[in-house]
Amino acid sequence: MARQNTPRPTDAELEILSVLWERGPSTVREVHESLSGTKDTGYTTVLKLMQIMSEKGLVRRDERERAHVYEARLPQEQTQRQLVGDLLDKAFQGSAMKLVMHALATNKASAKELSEIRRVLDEFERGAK
Amino acid sequence: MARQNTPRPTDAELEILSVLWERGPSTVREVHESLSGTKDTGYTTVLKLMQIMSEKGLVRRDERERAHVYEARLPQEQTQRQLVGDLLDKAFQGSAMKLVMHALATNKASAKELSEIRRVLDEFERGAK
DNA sequence: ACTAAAGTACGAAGAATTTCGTTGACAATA
DNA sequence: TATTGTCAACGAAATTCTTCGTACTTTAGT
Repeated sequence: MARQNTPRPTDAELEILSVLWERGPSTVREVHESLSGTKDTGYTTVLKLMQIMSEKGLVRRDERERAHVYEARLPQEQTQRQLVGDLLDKAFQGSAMKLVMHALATNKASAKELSEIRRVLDEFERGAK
Repeated sequence: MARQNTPRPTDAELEILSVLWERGPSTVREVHESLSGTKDTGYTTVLKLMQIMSEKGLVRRDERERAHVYEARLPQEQTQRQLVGDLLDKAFQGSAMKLVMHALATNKASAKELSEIRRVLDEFERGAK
């Protein structure tokens, strides 16, 4: 049986997923409240989005309680990998190097992170021989 | 006057931009032909998209010749930076490191590219001290 | 002048995304 | 039991993206 592959989440969906990854399984109310700190969307908008995400398979829904509990179906890492892969193909013609360069150039990487990256690079080069 | 910021190109638009970056200024026909190698879209579809992109400011149009010549308004690097920054905020909460990790993990970076990345990393750490 | 070819412009339609109002179900409580 | 509050469900509207058919314009060749 072919594995049902989830579509790429849209921007609005990604915001919701981020909350779910951070908080763990949550109700619509909880997600909405968490979101309302930075955004100004209505409760029903969030609800509708999460229902659609449930249809798409982006989230799983536990209906045992009255307030349904939603949970991201895929771990954050897997979604991130998917998004990076997508961007790589679409905008970088597969050149991971270029993408890495840009990511580094955003200046959002701390010195600590930089050395962490270096450490991983070492492993990679050793491994890839 | 506030700088007119171009919207993020959609997937279809990005495909066209890629052609323009590769070929340089091109007519609709040329873009369409280049695209038809991998995709099966009608001529007028490409035309319409490029007209819209012109309205959005994603491309510039030279109408002096009968066959209008389109050119990407922003260099590829700048668009790539925008897209990476976007993804960074939306899906990585600003953690460039995580993004870099994923990019490296796609295994699409050659050994040569890896050492190139390392070289840049050196510069960064020296610079950021 | 007539016609064919190659363009652009325009409109429209369908799909996906995002938003929100309204309704109805359910539960707690006065 | 009546009221109030919380929630999911549903429908619908606005917007954007994508696609394509048709009509008009211009150039070149007959």
